Amino acid sequence: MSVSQPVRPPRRRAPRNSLNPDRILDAAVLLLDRDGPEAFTMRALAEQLGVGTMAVYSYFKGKDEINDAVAQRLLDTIELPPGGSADPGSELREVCRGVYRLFTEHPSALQLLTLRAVRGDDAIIVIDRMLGLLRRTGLAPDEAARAHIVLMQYTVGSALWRIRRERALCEEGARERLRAKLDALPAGRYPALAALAPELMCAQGEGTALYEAGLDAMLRGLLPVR
Amino acid sequence: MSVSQPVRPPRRRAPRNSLNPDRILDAAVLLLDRDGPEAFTMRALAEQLGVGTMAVYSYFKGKDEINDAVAQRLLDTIELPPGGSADPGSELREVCRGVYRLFTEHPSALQLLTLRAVRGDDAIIVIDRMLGLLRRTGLAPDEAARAHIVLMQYTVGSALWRIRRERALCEEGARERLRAKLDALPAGRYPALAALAPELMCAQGEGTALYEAGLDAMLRGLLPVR
DNA sequence: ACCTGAACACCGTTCAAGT
DNA sequence: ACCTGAACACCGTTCAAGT
Repeated sequence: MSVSQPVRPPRRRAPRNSLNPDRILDAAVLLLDRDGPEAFTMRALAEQLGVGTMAVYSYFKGKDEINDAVAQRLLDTIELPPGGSADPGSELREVCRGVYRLFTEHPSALQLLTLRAVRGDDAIIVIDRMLGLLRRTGLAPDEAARAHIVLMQYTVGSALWRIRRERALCEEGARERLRAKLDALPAGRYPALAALAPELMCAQGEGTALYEAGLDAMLRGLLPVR
Repeated sequence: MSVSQPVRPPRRRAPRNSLNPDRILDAAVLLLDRDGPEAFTMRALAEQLGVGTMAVYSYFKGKDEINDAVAQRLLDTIELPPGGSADPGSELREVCRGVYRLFTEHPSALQLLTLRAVRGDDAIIVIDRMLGLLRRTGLAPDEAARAHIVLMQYTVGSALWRIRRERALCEEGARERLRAKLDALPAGRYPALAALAPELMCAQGEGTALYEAGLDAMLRGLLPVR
């Protein structure tokens, strides 16, 4: 009787010593952005790298440490506008747009940020830049601090809302189900919603333009009138 | 040799037919709020109910359906202010505060909302109420729709930011580590951040007051001047 | 109809072993 | 030092069985 070979995963083995933290993080970002965070497993990561599951543990203590490192790396790629503009308000606007762009282009960054704990050294360059600009618009120290946090909260919430909606609409027949629900709305009980349903659907689809509308409103309300 | 009894989990069995969807959802909310979403497992839920793991499946198709039902139930508990006030702007403010309060009092609601897909019939009463008030302030239909979404985005982002921070600060020595990081900040490289560190820490701790500061700013920028 | 325990296919991680 | 496979303690869920 011939001894059958054990079933081997059809995986090209990477040569020894070809692994390193950077290659691991590249693969992690790829998987996260392509398949979403729930599909990001240590086994999938190793598979992507062409390596045994436990090889990654030689470079990172565990999954938490990888999540941390991915978040750090992504936050560092936020594109900032050139400094020294005459108008701190519009420069501030550009910084916020840069943060928003990262989160919508890398949905994984957002999900990671909602999962892992806050660290003191996240995106310090961005924070410093925003605080400086807020001070230059004439805000007092405590007002500038509050304005910064509130702007980041809106930016994160806006990106999260958008990602969630786009993920949901990808599902089979989601668009039709949503429309059917809106059409079946009892206009007597929810008059305003029934009347504004088309406008709501339209506004939801505006994406970045909608974010900017809210951002401009918030800046108008936050910054001193000049 | 005496036959040893199999190891039984020390769980009081609930009497037959005592289970129902409401009791299941009560237990789910309890676990979610007390131990956080990562500790909310089907096995823990059954244990809490004093029942075998699979009993819950007689009432819900699976965990997703339970998540959905919990989110629905929590969104329905949002407290709305009495209607018919003369000032739609301040009534709108109250509605937003109500939404914020739900999310900070039930962190689980927020986490569920970021996980599960958007459904058309989430908190319709709240949406209808907000849209009506926005129209009464004098906004055009498309402006009201945009304002509503943007206000919800800020509210969700603000609550998420706060929950995240409070969860992180619960961890052992987190406060000290954060302070150490802020003290070690190179003031030459990050002058604005180094100067405003105390104000930032203070503002982060303000909680609801900080949310309201941002909400008022956003409403100022959003609503027509009267 | 309501509820059970065993089993299956996953997951992150520990451990002893191989090069 | 770098990497491996087996094993452990989890997870959600399927299934056949019991009442």
